[in-house]
Amino acid sequence: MPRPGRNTYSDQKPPYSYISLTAMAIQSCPEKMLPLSEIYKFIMDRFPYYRENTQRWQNSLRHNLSFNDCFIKIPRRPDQPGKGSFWALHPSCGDMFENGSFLRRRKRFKLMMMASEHLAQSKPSDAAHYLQQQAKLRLSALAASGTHLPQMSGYNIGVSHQPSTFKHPFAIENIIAREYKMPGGLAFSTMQSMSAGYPLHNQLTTAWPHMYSSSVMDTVAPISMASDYSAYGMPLKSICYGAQSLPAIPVPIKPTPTSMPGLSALPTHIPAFLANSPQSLSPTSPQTATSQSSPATPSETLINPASSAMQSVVSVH
DNA sequence: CTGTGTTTACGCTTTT
DNA sequence: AAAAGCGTAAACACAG
Repeated sequence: MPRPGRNTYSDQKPPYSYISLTAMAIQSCPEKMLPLSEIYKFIMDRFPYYRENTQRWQNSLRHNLSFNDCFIKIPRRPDQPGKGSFWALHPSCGDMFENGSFLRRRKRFKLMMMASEHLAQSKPSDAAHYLQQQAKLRLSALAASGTHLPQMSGYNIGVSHQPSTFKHPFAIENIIAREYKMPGGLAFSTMQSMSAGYPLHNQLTTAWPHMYSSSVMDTVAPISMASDYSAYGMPLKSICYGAQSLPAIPVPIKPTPTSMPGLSALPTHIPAFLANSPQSLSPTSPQTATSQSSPATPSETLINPASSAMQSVVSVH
């Protein structure tokens, strides 16, 4: 680990694994998903170390995306052409780094095939139909409840205790936080039904703000920033570089075993005290972070129906 | 052709 | 010591 006190660590490798870096990038974006190129960009923008030897580390990063179940692939819409898919975090992968070390995970996030997955594999068309139906149900429910997202960043729906302050452990403000502490005793409530409490719902609702009015981003993005980011005065969306293109079919491509609600509760709340910044980040000099505007472009999309419902999460070690 | 994605393999480090 | 996690290289397929 680099020692504090230095003002630049540009030539040093950041103390984060590729998984951490990738998750950081994804989590930093309001849409909670990014194409590969944007993940590259995020990392290079913040960590000068990765502005060199790009072929090497980008290959490693792609390997991690494919290899690790904590990343799910989301296809583009047909009318949003471009190379590659969007990458998102599996909503239940939050406890991978619960020991606070982003260099090495305590355990690997792994999915386990369930009965419904067998069904999905044996009858892909049925699975697809199921997912579509779930998407419609959610859309209907959300449309009925209003045009604004109830809460933006924090899996607040169905979460009993830390409504507006919880941040996904992969949120950059948590990952980069150097004095990472676990307050404890603030665990998530058991995940509830898919339509109400499952984190992915909220996460991917966040991911597809076009479902709502274009003002949604302005309304909801800073929700959790109010307390944690006010000192920096930087809205969440300012750290999202791209994602103008959004997926056509909000269904993860990766084979998605079923996740049982409550099987993998998200970790406890982690205090965030660092601002997101596109500037080069030094793990040891977070104070250098300053505001830089790079507005996201809200665009159309659908809600992810149910990668969560089709997956089973198993932490192996 | 280039970028993206998947997979296998290997060596190293860290944890159990 | 064994297992697990990680980083890297490389081969290959595919799509834009």
